[in-house]
Amino acid sequence: MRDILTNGQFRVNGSLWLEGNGTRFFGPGPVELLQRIEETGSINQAAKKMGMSYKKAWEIVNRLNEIVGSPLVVTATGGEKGGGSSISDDAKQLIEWYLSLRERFRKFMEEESLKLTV
Amino acid sequence: MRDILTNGQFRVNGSLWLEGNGTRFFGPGPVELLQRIEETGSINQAAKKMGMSYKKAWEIVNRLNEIVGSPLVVTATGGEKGGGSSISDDAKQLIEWYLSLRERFRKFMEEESLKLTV
DNA sequence: AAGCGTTATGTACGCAAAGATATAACGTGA
DNA sequence: TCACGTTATATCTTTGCGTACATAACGCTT
Repeated sequence: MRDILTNGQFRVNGSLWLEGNGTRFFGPGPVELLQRIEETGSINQAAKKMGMSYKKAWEIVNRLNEIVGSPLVVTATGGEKGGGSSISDDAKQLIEWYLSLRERFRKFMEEESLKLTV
Repeated sequence: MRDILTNGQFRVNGSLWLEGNGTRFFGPGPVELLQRIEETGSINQAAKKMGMSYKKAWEIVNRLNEIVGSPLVVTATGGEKGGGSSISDDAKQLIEWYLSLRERFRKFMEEESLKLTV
């Protein structure tokens, strides 16, 4: 390293996610989707804000609810605004946990990147 | 968390890589490829051992050499065994560095996973 | 000269993931 | 009763990535 990567153009980056029975199901994408659902009250609008198809968004929501026992997103069809979705308290906890984890991860990567420049 | 993910079926996992001028170029795949090239003395055989096409392997090698200034893989055409490839000392250093980084990362994830079970 | 296994490179094919589109059901409000 | 926006779901199309295949050059061996 001392010779190869010490010019500041290199850095360590990475990704973290949560696995349930071996398969990845909760990472940056689902986190943002949950946040947008909370904001907009709608899977449809959340998907649009992320430039994602409704189908993809729905599949993510569906898998989240399947793998985690308790429903993270609760949906309703029909009604005042045609329906809508909101996220559960469990989902809010999960988001908080992931964000703090990501912050620790960010520091980890920052430290490792710093080692490169020494 | 305390309520949602405390049954031991969930764990934190992730991936780490090295970026040069914004683009990912060095992660688990390239590391293994370099190791296999060192073992076999051939990009071709290394690719086969990894179930990867030669073309893909060559593209990885090519990008590695491009992004890192010094050549990590030195190749030769023709000759006794038709040619072959070997990895430079810089490449060996890079592999060592990545493996130690990955070990620290593994511990990080292990600790974070442990927090889930508490 | 001919053969071998390799590097190096272009092109064509397949497949899986993602997107686009269509449709039904729902419940409130006008 | 109809319109609306949403969830829910099936089907068709597209697109991007990797593989497969083909070919040339190379240099040592026989």
